[in-house]
Amino acid sequence: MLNAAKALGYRPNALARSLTKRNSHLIGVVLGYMDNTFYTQVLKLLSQRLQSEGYHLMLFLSDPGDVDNVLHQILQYRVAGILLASATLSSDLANECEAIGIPVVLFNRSVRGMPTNTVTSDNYKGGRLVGKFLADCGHTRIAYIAGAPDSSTNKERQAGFLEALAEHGLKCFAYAEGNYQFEGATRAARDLFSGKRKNARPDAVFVANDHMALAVMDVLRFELSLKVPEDVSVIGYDNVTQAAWPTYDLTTVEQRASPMVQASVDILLDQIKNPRLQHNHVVIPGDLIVRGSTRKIPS
Amino acid sequence: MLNAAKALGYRPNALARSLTKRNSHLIGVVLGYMDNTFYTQVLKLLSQRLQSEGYHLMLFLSDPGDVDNVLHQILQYRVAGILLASATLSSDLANECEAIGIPVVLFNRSVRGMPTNTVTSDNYKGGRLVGKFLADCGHTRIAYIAGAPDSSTNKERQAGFLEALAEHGLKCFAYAEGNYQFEGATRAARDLFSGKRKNARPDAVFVANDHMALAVMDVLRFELSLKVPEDVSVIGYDNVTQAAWPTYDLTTVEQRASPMVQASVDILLDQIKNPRLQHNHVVIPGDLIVRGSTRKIPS
DNA sequence: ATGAAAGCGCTAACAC
DNA sequence: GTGTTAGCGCTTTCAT
Repeated sequence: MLNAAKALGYRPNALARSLTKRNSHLIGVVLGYMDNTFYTQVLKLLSQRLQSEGYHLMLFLSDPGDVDNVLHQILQYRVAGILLASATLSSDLANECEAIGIPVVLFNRSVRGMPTNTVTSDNYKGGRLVGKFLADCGHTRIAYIAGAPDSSTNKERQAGFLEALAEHGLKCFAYAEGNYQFEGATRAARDLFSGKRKNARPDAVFVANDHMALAVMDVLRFELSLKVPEDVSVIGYDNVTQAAWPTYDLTTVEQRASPMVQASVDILLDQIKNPRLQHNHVVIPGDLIVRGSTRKIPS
Repeated sequence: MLNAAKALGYRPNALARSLTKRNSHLIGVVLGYMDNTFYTQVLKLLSQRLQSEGYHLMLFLSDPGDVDNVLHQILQYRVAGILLASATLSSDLANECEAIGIPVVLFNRSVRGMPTNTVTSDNYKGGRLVGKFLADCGHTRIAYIAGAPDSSTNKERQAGFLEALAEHGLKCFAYAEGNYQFEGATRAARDLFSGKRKNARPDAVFVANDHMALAVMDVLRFELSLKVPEDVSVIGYDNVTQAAWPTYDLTTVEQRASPMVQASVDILLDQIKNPRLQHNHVVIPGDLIVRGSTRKIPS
């Protein structure tokens, strides 16, 4: 019977089924950017997990300003849930999703008062770890290269970092913005380090993510002939694959994609099955991974 | 009127529309692997282009053996077209798509006798460029680290490479397989270079893609303390972003994602509008990009 | 022009 | 259990 159907070339129509069952088994995923390899890792895990749960992934790469527009398109497909990574939506739209009963999770971004779930790493704590570590290493001129200044990840990492410095009687020695872009970080590194004599330049720099930290190391070493970590310690955030490569050997704070994705999908599937009013806010801790890009200054 | 509808929270149902119009405006994209950043670039371009054409992207990451399974799921959503990147399907399924009238393009892979469109770079020519260049540089012990041995990209690059070598009276000095994996390439590099005295080891190596070439350079420099290019020239394929980073400064053959994606989407949209029997086979040329990882031997 | 009816391919509800 | 019917939300056709 089933074989007969198959022989006749029968293929159930998922669209029609979605229409009657009122569940498309589609998950809308919008990515703010993909240059950072952390997100390609996320995408891979997400795809695998959704696949194994019988859900399918509609992917949208979207500029920050364009998210709401993209969301409207997603909603027309009657997606069962939405995941926004490195992106946020207007509270209007969040409320709309809430009203329709479509669960949404903000991945790696959290916004106060937004009626959504959030899954993030412990950015504040991570920032603290970095500040404490650099101070403990004996650094005194510690700089910060920020990501996108308004992003929650940047704000929290920065806040934790500054606070830890303050507890050691230190202030941030220099500041620049890289906007989470490779080129932005390149410029920021030049600003902070070029043409400065030894005591006028930072002896350590915390870069808000690994993607930028790699760019910073390249500028330091190849443009400015500064040694890492002898002349300047550098430390990143995310623990992307490349951070472990010997060329970089970058000290960093891990952001564990796997449990983060796990939690996100769990929330989504759970709320698809039993609609809730409650929202979850999952925070996944991550350790400091000490590698060779930082040094301890003998006291 | 439209405003009234909007005020009432009306939202057209794309699923229902797809059902009647018999066009879901969905494109199924299956990626064989994403470790290679070339494919994240492809994905980005693909997403942008499809978005601007009013199409939407269903993404599947699939192991080579699982493609057919995944394809069946895709077909149930009545996708308007399918793009397989770094993956192939069984000819049974290709015929089935053909019969249903769903256009499919094989991206960066070509299989003889498959009733599909293909879009690739000129891998054979690229291989030739590499072989000729290395020979012209005066290298005599030239090795090859292969990608997945059965993939069309690998076979063509290798064929062109060997042929160019032959024309210069050279044979391939050593061979290993990296399977397009980072770890595979790491092992391959160890096999070919470790514990060998100068004249027993290659003085140049062509690695079948950049992703692996980066791994090879790391092993050479950090594990084996060999200098690139002084001790060995290395050359990759793809011209991914990282190849241009000063740490690597890798000589490579460019594979131009943008025109390749362009052509793929053009084909898909064209064949969605006017179903054809004819299949296209687009080959995008790419130049050799000479950087600092290769040297000319004084004669 | 505006409106009613039929149908896309499926599932759920109700019959028999 | 097997069969029939209604309806998911839309578009297209045909009537008014």
